[in-house]
Amino acid sequence: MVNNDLKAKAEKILKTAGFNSTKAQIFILQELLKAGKPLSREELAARLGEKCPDKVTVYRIMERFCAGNLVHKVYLSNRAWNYELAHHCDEKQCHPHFTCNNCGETFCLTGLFLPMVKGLKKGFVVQRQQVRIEGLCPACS
Amino acid sequence: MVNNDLKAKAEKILKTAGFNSTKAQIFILQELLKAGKPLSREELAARLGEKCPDKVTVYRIMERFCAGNLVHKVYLSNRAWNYELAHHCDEKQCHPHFTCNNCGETFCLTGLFLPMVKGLKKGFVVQRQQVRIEGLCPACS
DNA sequence: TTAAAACTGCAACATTATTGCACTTTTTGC
DNA sequence: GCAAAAAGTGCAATAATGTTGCAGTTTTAA
Repeated sequence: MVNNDLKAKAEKILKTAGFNSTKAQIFILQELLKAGKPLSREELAARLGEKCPDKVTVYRIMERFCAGNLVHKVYLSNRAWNYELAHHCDEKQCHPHFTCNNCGETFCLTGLFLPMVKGLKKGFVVQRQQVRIEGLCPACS
Repeated sequence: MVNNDLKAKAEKILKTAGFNSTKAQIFILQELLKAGKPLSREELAARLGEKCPDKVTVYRIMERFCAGNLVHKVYLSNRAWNYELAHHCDEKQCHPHFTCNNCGETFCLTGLFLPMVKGLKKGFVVQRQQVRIEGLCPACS
């Protein structure tokens, strides 16, 4: 059964990353796996429905997941943080995100490559680079 | 006198871009010119002191300036929109912004070049690309 | 199996931004 | 210049998102 696979996968990821297998953490991780793109707290709640933990818990779990480098936090355009699994990112850079200016939908440009910025003045240490693209998606263009 | 130059410059910019020369708009534009980097509403207020218009007015002015492409809005990391003059930006891309993870200071990497992303799937129309970099600034590294 | 550690939910609160509306300033057409 | 129209502004109230403190629950580990 697909759902059990997903749950097993989530539990395994949690264990590997050193997190406890609590119900809330499993639900959230499963949903992030399903989504495959950044979700805001609110989108997550809509998807999880009844099963969604309290918003405080969601924020705290995301905070832990971010600290453990399991999840990345991106700001897109809806005045909210969006959270996504970090498994498709390399150490210093995620894939670019494309947000449609018309419908608001966000797409992960996982295949696309953008070089790290070069030529910073002495003393600047780059820890993370984020690329955000706005425009029109296929459905709206 | 330098201040008068600045004021004249601000008024000229406003006129060219088709905005009225109201006190509030002139103050804000002058301050953005002086700053030369993105400012949040709060930073702006701190710099303008007494002269700062009501926050609602600030937000509305910024909205108009953005619509008129005089100003760009960027989200950095302090949970607030930051506003900066668009005069150093080309049509589809601003310079990258560097935010220090230690002291929170933001630097405009105006000299640095990053190519536009290439290879998007058919139907995607790019309107704007934004690069955000996190790391440690010279003072903190 | 049970004590310690980790996690969760609720209520209250903080921060940033927006809306409605009355009033003021600026512009425009004479 | 001057009056009417247009544009801009401030205040109060409200919305949206995220955070803190704390008591109670679940999970882990010995």
